[in-house]
Amino acid sequence: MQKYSPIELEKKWQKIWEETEIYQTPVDPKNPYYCLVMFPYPSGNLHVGHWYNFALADSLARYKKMQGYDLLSPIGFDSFGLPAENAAIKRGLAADQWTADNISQMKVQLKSIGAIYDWDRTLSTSDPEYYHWTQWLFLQFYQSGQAYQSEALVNWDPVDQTVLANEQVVDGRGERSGALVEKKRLKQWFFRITDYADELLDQLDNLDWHDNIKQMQRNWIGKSQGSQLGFAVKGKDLMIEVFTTRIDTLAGATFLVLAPEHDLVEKIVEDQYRAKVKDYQKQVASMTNLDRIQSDNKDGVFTGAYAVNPLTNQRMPVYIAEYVLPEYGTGAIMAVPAHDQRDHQFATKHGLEIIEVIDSGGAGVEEQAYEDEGLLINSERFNGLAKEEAKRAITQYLADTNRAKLVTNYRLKDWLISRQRYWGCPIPIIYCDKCGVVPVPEEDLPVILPLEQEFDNAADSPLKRHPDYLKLNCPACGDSNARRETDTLDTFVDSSWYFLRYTDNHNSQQPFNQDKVNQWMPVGHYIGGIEHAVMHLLYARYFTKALADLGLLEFREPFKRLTNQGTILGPDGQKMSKSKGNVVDPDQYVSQYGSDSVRTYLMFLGPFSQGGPWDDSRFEGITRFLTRLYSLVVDPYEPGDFEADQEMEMVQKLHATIKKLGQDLEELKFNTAVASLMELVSLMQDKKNQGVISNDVWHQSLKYLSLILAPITPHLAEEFWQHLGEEQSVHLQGWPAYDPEVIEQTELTIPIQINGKKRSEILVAQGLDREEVTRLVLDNARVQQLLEGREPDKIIVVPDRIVNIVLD
RNA sequence: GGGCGAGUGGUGGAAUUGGUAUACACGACGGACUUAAAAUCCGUUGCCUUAUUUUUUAUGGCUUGAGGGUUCGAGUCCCUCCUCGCCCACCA
Repeated sequence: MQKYSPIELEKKWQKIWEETEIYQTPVDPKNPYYCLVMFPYPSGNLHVGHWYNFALADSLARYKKMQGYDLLSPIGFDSFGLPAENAAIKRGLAADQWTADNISQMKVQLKSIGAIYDWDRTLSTSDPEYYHWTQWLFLQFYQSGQAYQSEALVNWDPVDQTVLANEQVVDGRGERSGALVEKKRLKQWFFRITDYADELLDQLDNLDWHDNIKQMQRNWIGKSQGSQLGFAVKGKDLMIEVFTTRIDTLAGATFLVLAPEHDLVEKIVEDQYRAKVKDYQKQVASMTNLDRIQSDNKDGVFTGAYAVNPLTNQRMPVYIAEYVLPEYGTGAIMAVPAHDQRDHQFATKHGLEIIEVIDSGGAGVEEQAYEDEGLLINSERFNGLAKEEAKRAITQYLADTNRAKLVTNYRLKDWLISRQRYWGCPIPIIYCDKCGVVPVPEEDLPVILPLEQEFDNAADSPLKRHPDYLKLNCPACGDSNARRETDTLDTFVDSSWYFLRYTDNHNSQQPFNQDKVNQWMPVGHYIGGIEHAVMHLLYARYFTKALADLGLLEFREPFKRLTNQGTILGPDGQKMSKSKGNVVDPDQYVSQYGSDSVRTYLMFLGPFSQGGPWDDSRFEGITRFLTRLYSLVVDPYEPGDFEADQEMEMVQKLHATIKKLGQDLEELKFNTAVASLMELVSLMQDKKNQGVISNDVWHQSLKYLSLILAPITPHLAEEFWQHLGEEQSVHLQGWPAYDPEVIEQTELTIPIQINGKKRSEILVAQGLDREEVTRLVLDNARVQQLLEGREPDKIIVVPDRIVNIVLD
């Protein structure tokens, strides 16, 4: 009896695989398959979630390779970002060194998975070889008008004097300073993602992604069709533009509400209300976004101005209120209190008129807004129309006098890409007093991020205080007072094209060779966490489309098929977190039980997209299985009395398992793949104990077993393969073909139901037709006994499946 | 408030996509091995019922969150409701 010692065994094979370089990516793929995992941030530790993602994706990659595909399965690091900068500030470490240390530590952990990665294909976004091309792409975007500068409302931290990303605002306070975050207008860089809003929306239909993710992207893009119309302000030559999806309710619009930040407020406010308006604006500006969303109160103040309802010519007071958001639509609404609950609350609070214009069928609109369907009333010439008809008619009526038009509105905003941060990709732009905004010439790329950097903890981008970096001669006119842009790019920019770079990661002349990128892309299967459902996946799609329009790519969608794995929870069923003390360290299990065990455990946990809590007792079940498996293959087989039936049963099971495993791996149903392997192993163990299999068939069966184990437990499979006398690696073999004729059973036991309940079963030849089966069933003694002489009303026969006898 | 998804034994889950519900495992119980324990191996294990019964084996009925529907047949399809999870959200 040999003992299964996974640690030595796995180390041995990992070393051999590396030395023999069996995982090199083919240079000229004839039959390419690109299997991609979302690259990790180099935090310094590979956690269980990474394992779940990478190890199981590796099984898919291995299966694809065995199927004969030319495989690209790379890994890299999303290595720009705030944690490195914080480490630099808090612990005085150099950000690049901290990052490099973490990457080398994570490479060791990644190698312990025993994955198929081609380490020559790796990349890090903070590597100048990489960000050279991020900058180059930015310049292409700038030249084509996709990148532009504009003022924007941003999260401003008044203590640190810096802009914060939304993710850096926690409960309305700055993550580091703890100060209440304000909104402020500042000049920022943007990508024109809204140009692609419709395409990003429409092409979702053609993607093999889960509906959930598609729906999240649709919500994010937030397309809505409506009308934009102008309301004249009394006594002023001004129009207030409003976006509405319910222009049919126009006659019921009794007041207007502007966002407190709206530009026109200044111009329309009457003197006696000015002080109150200013006070209110200040109050709202100091509110956190969270407060503003969560508070349900309908506070607001009157501006003293009146507008005119273009349909009824009624006078409409103009208010400002926090419940109208500056970013959406035009930042102003027409309020229809009878048919919108928010407007209703506001009207009730401020004593404003409520006019029913959609027939509520007697429900009334005094207590609450009537938001259901109905025909128009109190709407002059439009009375009696239904919703859609009314929308068209009213828009048409107002369009004739140029006061309304049909518009499409999106929730999606242009992508704000500049960050006042140090550890990011420098934006290759120069400001010159004489020439204005000057892009860095391509031959001067990359703009290298200075590694020697003083951090003084207090303020905005430390690059502003780096004289060598900041000041330079203008490349256009030579003026010596030119300054570099000190903002860096949002790290989502780095990760929006890394999958393209993998196809040609050593190219020093271009971001990628076009032939290569078009050969490998789009990605065959992209696997990663659901937390990237919107941002990363939307940005990567946008990048692909924009680059296709620049003529750099021949495809417009990067990821044909996407799977989001579930979350592995702590043993207590809660999300793992250091503060809860429920973090499971995969290294501990790998160093004790080996990679194959951790892989198989994670596979067997449940459906891949579901995740679930870590459970030690189940883990032991897996090591038990692998130990049994090891002894099944390695302990010698001693044939006894050969029995053809038993051998046939085993061979059948073997072929059925080959078929099942292939289907399951293709669909990422790892849990049932492992279950069917367990069934096969139990059966083989049983036959081995009995010694009823001929020597040749036994040996052959073990070879098949090793082959189908290869994607799942790659180390163990390799060990078995060698044990069986093979010289070449199991990972260079083809996926075995199953024999459909072997699987097909000549005789089947099918159930006999009476009135839908199983009462008996019968053994019939495979493929027997309805009449034959019916005759056999009726002749069956047990069936006759059950029928007690009653005549069947009807007999349903589904060949090879079931018989149902229907009695009255 | 809107969207998506889920609810199956003590537990994780499976179910050929409308055709034998509970595969595979964990746990539990019983047994073998052992001076003993661990490990390992073998057996039992949805619930209720009735009969026989130290062991044993049968009999009938019920069962996929609740209720209704379609169907010869529903975990699966349709309707209503309940609960949970995730995402979005004063979105005009």
